[in-house]
Parts: sequence; C-alpha cells; structure tokens
Amino acid sequence: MFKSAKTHRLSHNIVKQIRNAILAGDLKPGDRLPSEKELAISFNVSKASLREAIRSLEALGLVEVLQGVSGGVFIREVDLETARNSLFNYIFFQNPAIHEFTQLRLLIEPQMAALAAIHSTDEDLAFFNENLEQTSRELDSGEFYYKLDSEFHHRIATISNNRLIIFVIDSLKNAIVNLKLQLELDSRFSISVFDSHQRIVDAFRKKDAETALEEMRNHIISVDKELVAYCDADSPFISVSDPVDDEKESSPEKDTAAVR
Amino acid sequence: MFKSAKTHRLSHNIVKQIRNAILAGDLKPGDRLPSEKELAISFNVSKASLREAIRSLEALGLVEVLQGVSGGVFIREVDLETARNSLFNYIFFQNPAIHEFTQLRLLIEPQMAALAAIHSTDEDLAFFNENLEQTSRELDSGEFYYKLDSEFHHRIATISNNRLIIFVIDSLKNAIVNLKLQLELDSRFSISVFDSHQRIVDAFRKKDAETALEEMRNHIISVDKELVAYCDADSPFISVSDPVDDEKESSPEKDTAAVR
DNA sequence: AAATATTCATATATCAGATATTTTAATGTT
DNA sequence: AACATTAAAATATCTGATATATGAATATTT
Repeated sequence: MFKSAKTHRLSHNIVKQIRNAILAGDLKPGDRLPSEKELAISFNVSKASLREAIRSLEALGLVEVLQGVSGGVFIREVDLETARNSLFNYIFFQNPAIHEFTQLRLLIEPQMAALAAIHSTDEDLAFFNENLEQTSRELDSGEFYYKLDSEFHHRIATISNNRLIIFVIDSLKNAIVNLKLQLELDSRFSISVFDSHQRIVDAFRKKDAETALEEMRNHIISVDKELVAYCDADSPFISVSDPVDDEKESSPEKDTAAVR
Repeated sequence: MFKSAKTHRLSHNIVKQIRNAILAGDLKPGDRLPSEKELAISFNVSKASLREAIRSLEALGLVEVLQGVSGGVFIREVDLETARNSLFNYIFFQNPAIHEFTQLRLLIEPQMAALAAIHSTDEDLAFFNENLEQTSRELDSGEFYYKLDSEFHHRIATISNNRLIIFVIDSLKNAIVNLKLQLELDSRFSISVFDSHQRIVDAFRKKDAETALEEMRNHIISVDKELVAYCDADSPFISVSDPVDDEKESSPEKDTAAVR
C-alpha cells in the first residue's frame, strides 16, 4: 500500500540512480562517469558514501573501476561470469539434489544436441574433433580435467545460438562441478564420458539428429547415476579452494578436477 | 602463464575471504560477524575499506546489515530475487530476441505442465481456481496486471519441486515482462491468455498430462506471436520506472502492466 | 632519431577520527 | 500495566589528509 518511508542508505540511492540510468539507456557500456570527487558533489554525499555505491555497482558487474590518470568508473556490460556466479551463490544455499540438475539438463541438452547435429558447421565439427583428441590425450596421461568436457557442452549450446540456453547450460555445468564434487575421478568414469562424447560427435558428423538426441540423453543419465553413486551416499558437499574464489585470471574452469 | 601480480583492492580481498568462509561452511546464514570496528582491526584495514567490502557482499546478497544495538552484519542465504536480478542485468545487455525466450520456455514449461497435471494436489487446484477467478475479475475491471499470470506459471514450476527449474521459469518471466515491454495490453490478448490458462487448469483437473502439455505449448507459442507482433516491429525496448528499480517493498511483480 | 628514463597531473585507494542516526534494552514514570 | 525516557551499541556519514597507480608529457641518453 504505502512505500516504506525508511530513509535508505545513501549508497543504495546512488546505486539505484546509476542502475536506472543504465537501464534507461542514458549510460552505455564504455561510458566513463565523472571522477569520484565530482560524483560526490553531484550526489551531494561524501566520498566515502559514493565509494560504497561504486563498490556495490562493481559487485553487480555494472561498472568497472580503473585507477590512475584516464582511469575512473566505466559502465560495462554484465558478463556471463558475473551472472553465473550469482546463480551459483543462490544454488549453493539451495543445494539441489543431483536429480534436479539432471532433470533440467534432460529438458534442454538432448534437444540442443539434435539441433547441433543438423546445424553444426565444418568449423564446429573441427572443434569437436580437436576436443575429442585432446580429451583422449588427457585420458592417456591420466590427467582428466573438466575444462575440455565443459567446452564440449558449451559448444553444443553455442550452436543453438540462444544466449539464454547458453547461460543455463553453462551455469548448470559450473554449479555441478563446483558444488557437488571434487571427487577423485575413477578413470573408468572418464572413459565412459569420453565414449559418450564420441558417439554424440559421430551423430553430428552423420547429421543424425535422432541419434544425437538419444546419445546425449543417455550420457546425461549415466552421469547422473555416477554422481548419485559418488555423492548422495555421504554428500561431501563442497571443497572451495580455487573454483569460485579467484579473479578473472584463473577462471573456475581452469583448475578443478573433472566431472562427467 | 603467469598470475597477475596486481595487488588487489583491500575490499576485494576481504570479500573473497568472507565468501570463502561461507562456501567452506565456516559461516552460516544467521551468523553475525563482529562489529565493523573489530572487523577492521582483524583485517587490519581502515573502517572505510571494510565498509566497502561489506557493501560488495551486500550487493551479492551474501550478507545483510542491520543498524542499531544488536545490529551488525549477518550472513544470509542468497535469495532467488538476488540471483534473478543478476541474471536480469546480464540479459539486459544481451537483449535476446523473443524467440530465444520462447525456445527455452518451450523446452521446459510444457513438460512441467504435464507433470503438474499428474502431481497437482487439491491445494494446488484450489490455488489455480482462485488464480483464475481473480484474473477473471481483473479482466472485467480492465485492470490486467501480470502478477496473477506470473504466479500462475510460478505455481506450476513449484509443483516440479525442482528449484533450478523454478529459478529458470521465474527468471524468464521476470525478464520478459521487464525487458520486452510495458505494452498497453489490448484486452483481446489478455482474454486469450486467460483462456489458455483455463484450458491448462482444466487439463490439471482431469489429470490429463498430454493435454496439459499441449495446451501449455500452444499458450507459449501464441504469446510468442503476440509479443513478436508488438515488439519486434519497433522494439520499444524498455521503460524502467519501477520494475527492477525499487526495494523489497515494491517487488517487480507488483506494478507493471501485464504480458502473456 | 629512437629508445629510455623522469617528471607531473589526475585518478582511485586507503587511512584516521569525528559526528549523526538508528535501534534495542533497560530504566523510570504515571 | 502502559507508556515515556535514557543509555548503549551498532551502523551511517562526513571531512580531510596521505598513498598509490597510471598515462602522457618531457627530458635524457645513445
């Protein structure tokens, strides 16, 4: 009925104003805001309050701050990583069961595999070949990281050309990997994943949508079974060392043991 | 090759430490952190830097800050709204086409409708009856808001009992409504939506999964067509007045004109 | 002339400490 | 018992000084 009459935090007010300016199109990625001093004067607040607002906007991924001359506060596009991390934070507390991941994946990924079978270009196929080859090498060396696996599914999503679907698939994989495990993979599992991937790519080569869909479906289900066997027993839950931890330079995908 | 040797911001360092403590389980929702003064001493930084860190954590939805005695910084679960808003920010810059939303919805919602037909309880059916009745009243009064529509789809998602699916459906609807429009609805459209909803609920009552799925599918497709007709012509894009703007007390669902 | 080093201007980053405000609980008053 | 007052603890905000980072202009060297 009535609006809260609470005097909000100054920094919140500033965040709101700037965010609205972005959403209204008055501020666009690349735009540079006036300097802290000037902003503080414009908003009629102290530098400290203004900086708190900037920190919030930074956390939301809406601005980026550079130091030095010609530095300042720049509007930027919120990137996939920021959104994905936020979703990860949410999922962390929800701590969904494996089957919730699987259910959602099953709704999306088999269909995307079917699409990919039809629409994949030579370039895409070359990518998948290279991906399989590298995976094979990693299997031989006993060093199976989930990066290649991640890229495999990501690429399939990409062929859909649907950014929402890419986001969902990407986020799911990220969450599964970082949330549910850090399991020492047994190599039998890795090989089974590799085999699945091979069969899927094979269907791509033959442009056989039906088979691609079915193989992806089987793949997801078999991964589900493995994960359930691993996790749900005692649910080790999580071990956060690097994954969500570090900055851009070591992205989550880099150095976490593999899954799927 | 080499890791960035850049000395990060102090506040970032603090955010990282606290976030990691949360993810590691050392800090749990409801936990209260020491006071600003004490924290500043612990981290060996000034109060200003510490507060910037707290603002970031607050923006991420990981903490909540209360003033006054027995106030302080409290760890909290990241809620759906925070994650959804972050996704919205991402989607805003991506600005996906209607068909991208539709494609993803088609993968999920018809299946969920089928599930709901099978699993909906008397309580659920009562909810849908009430929802339809209220919608009908709003139609009569000419005041069609998207809140009821939103709740309709949300409830179906809820029956899936899958938090990831609920998140996706909820976020999609939120994004569609806030991003794509603020169209003056023509009442023919509202009525068509209402009819679809009625047919879907009817299938629920009969526990007819097949029909529920098909009706939801038709519903989404017809909404897609309407939206494309409305939007893609000149793409009014957005008008941000309240939707993503205000605080908890006026949630996005409240006062934006309806869609679908 | 080109490469390198230095200086300078301008931002942000950080600190220290004072003051204001909010909120709860304890205390007093009627 | 109900209500008002006060005290204490916490965040909120402001001010102004200092540190640091960065790019560009300038000077120096080769």
